[in-house]
Amino acid sequence: MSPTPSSPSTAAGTKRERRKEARPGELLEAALDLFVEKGFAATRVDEVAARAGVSKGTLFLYFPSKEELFKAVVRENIAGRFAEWNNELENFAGTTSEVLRYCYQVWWERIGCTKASGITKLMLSEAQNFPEIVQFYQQEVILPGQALIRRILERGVARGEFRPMNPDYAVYLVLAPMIFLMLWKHSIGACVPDALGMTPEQYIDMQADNILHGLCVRSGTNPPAPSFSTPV
Amino acid sequence: MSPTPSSPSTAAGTKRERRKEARPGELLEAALDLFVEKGFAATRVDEVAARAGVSKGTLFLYFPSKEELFKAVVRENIAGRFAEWNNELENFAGTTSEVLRYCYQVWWERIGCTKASGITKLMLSEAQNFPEIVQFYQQEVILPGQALIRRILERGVARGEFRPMNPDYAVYLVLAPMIFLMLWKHSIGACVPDALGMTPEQYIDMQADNILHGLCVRSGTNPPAPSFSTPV
Amino acid sequence: MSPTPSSPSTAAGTKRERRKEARPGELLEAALDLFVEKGFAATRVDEVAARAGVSKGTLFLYFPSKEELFKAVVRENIAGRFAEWNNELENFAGTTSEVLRYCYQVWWERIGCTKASGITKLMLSEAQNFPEIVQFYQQEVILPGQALIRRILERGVARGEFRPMNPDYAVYLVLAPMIFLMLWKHSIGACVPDALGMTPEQYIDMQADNILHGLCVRSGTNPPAPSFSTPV
Amino acid sequence: MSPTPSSPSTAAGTKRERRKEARPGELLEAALDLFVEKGFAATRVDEVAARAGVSKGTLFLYFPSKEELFKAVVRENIAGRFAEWNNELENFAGTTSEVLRYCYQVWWERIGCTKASGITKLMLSEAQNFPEIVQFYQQEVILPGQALIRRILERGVARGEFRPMNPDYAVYLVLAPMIFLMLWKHSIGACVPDALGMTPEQYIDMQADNILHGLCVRSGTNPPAPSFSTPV
DNA sequence: GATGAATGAGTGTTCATTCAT
DNA sequence: TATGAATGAACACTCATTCAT
Repeated sequence: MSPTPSSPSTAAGTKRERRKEARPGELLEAALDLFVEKGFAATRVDEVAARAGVSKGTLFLYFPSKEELFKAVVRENIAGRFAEWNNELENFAGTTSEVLRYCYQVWWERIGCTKASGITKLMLSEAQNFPEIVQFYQQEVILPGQALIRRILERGVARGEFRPMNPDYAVYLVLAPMIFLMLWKHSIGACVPDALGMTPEQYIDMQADNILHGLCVRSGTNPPAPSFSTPV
Repeated sequence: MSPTPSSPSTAAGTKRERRKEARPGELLEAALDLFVEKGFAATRVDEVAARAGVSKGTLFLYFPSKEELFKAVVRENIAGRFAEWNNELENFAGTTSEVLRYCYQVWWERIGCTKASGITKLMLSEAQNFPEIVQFYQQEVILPGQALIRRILERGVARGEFRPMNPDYAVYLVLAPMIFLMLWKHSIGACVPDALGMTPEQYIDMQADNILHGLCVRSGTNPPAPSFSTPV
Repeated sequence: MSPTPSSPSTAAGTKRERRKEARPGELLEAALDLFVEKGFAATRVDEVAARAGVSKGTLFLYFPSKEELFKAVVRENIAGRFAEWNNELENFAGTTSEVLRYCYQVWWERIGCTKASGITKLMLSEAQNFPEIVQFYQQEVILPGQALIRRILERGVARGEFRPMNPDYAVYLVLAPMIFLMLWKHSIGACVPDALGMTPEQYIDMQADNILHGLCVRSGTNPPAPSFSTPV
Repeated sequence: MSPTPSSPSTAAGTKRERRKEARPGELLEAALDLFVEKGFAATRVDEVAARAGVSKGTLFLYFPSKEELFKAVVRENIAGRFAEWNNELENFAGTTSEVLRYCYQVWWERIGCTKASGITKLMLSEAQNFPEIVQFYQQEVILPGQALIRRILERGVARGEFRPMNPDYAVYLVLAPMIFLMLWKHSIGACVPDALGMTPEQYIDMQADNILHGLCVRSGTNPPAPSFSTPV
């Protein structure tokens, strides 16, 4: 006569079970928030647990140490987008300048202006203390990211839009301004709000203009020399 | 009839006095090492004192707090050098392109490739947790640094070498690659030595080429389009 | 078929729970002992914790700072009792002289001759160094204490037993001898046991006699002039 | 041909010598100030030395420890006045009530309202930590002080002005209000300036009135019943 | 599985005391 | 005699981690 227990596989189980299964995810989300906000050292596990609505002891049930929690956050939040992205850019029709600009734009919308940018900052910041994580990050994030950019550059060269270049080098022309912006946003920018002096979009446009001006062969279809005049 | 004792006031004094005068410098050096190596929060004042060969109490004799110690390190290694640099660059004879390249070179020699670059990384990494330090850094390092670059850009525009531009914006074209390099070096680069794929000098040349290509008006005296070919 | 485990929610719970509920009390008692014995500044929180049988960390689990621990001690032992005392004295039937004598007696039994009297001594001793605590003490102990005495005096005046007076002033006629006795006990008296030359009860009687002799209107029902003869 | 050194016994020596001889005194004065102001524990020997215009090391040349410095301050500042005082009061012409009031007045002028009152507060406060000093204080200050008061009371009884009494007890009727006032002034009064609610003079008058009212036999020459009305 | 009370090593900072000069 | 640089043992307070329930 007891009510048929809803099968956990069909209706996601009771509240308790659902919560149980959701625990690690809730903890990772809370940890992401706090690690991004305060950095690794300054984040307290009590606070992570509290924000996830569990006790401190429960956190240690799922993650054997603060360090492992941190690694799990990195794993959870960084890789996985590249497949989709690669696809998108591979199929993009248009000049390679447009591809590059689109790439910047997409990056800003999906990473740069979101919490996820904090992970990059956090990785760079706490790298020294967790060398093993850096290895992982290098394999799963940095190399795929560089490959993605490199493919764009090679496309430009192949189509005669960009000058011949060593794409392994030129990748950093594209990368550096993005990394810089994320870092600025999560450090100086968080303390001195208008320290940058312009909007992120203006910053990105300016950097893209300059990079493309350096990369492109001169022709009617290519962008004119950037002017950097105040748009305001 | 004993030999005249060397007057303590004349010749560098006793051992104790000599050590005393050297103390702040030794502490600053030890502090720089450790701050760069471990970050601000993770550096223990005991360790700084130990590395300088003094007791913890002695450190507090010279610096009233860990924070002030850090500020002193920043002043010693970065902030205090702007006057000299400004002078140097102000008196530089040559095209503004040459000034900018010289600026990059000097920066790399005196900051970028030294331990001092770690301070920049550290500031960006731990900014959020120590807002007071950020204010200090903003005033004593960032603003002077931006002003220095801006003056170069304005020189270029005034002399008709650079296109008209908003120098407050364009400053970041110069800044971002430098910051990126320092960060890379002290994070990924510290764990995966050859992750960058080129020497810092190559990186700098490449970035300078590209920037100048975007900035300069076209003329016979200005640099040709960068090629980014592998110099091996 | 195992015996029903006693529900933890019903019967005083497990050892751990029982201990947990007792912790604050045990800490307060240990703190009272040590504060009285050594003063506020000289009391170490480690020692308080040790005497309560817990670790230093545990103390800070219950009291956020040494200062708050002290305040809790004051509340537990003095400030929290005024409500009851006020009630008791308000409902006292008898002449106001009797009320005052009863007040002295009650004070001596519940404060003066107990460890709690040490708190008063401690407050007066260390006041200057901890102004914030003085504010607290002024609000939670001194003002209520004065109000209590003042109400007695006003009762006496209203009932024609005491001469007209400014009760704000006269309060100190009652207060000063009590304060003096507590101080003496915890300073000179602690080092030279018989320095006072009489028992505390004799001291109190004598002071009460003298005060009432000054306060009362002359009548048959009021106390005769005090004689201060040695009762041996 | 060197100038005759002025004999130190005649003209107090050169500045250097005079200062040298004055050192301990200057240190004691500085120590008195600071001990009274902040208490024993909270007074820093650096500060004492600085206020005396010498280095910390010099202080330890004259006093082997902070504790010994404290003892020296007590020795220097407390005894010595009693001979003069005894004389003065012994030769006082007038009623014993007047003697007692004069005693209060003199005490307030020369001790109560001066820094010296801080020593009493300080002795009572830090007594527990220095039992040996309490012995000394008992012999050199407390007993003479009590004797002085007792002699006044005995004079009053002998002249038929005061009722018969046990003067060893009654001494505290006179003492307690004085001690209380000094303590209040240096503790609560220092933090909450108007906490007493009246001037010290009003307080003293009130206490004297009340004591004398209790002590005196009734007659035309004796004070009337105190009224304690607000004089303002 | 989940709790949260308990821990104790470790922080930055202070200060009486020492001692080479 | 006088200095003041140097010390190091404390101190209040924190927090990742454990474990009995």
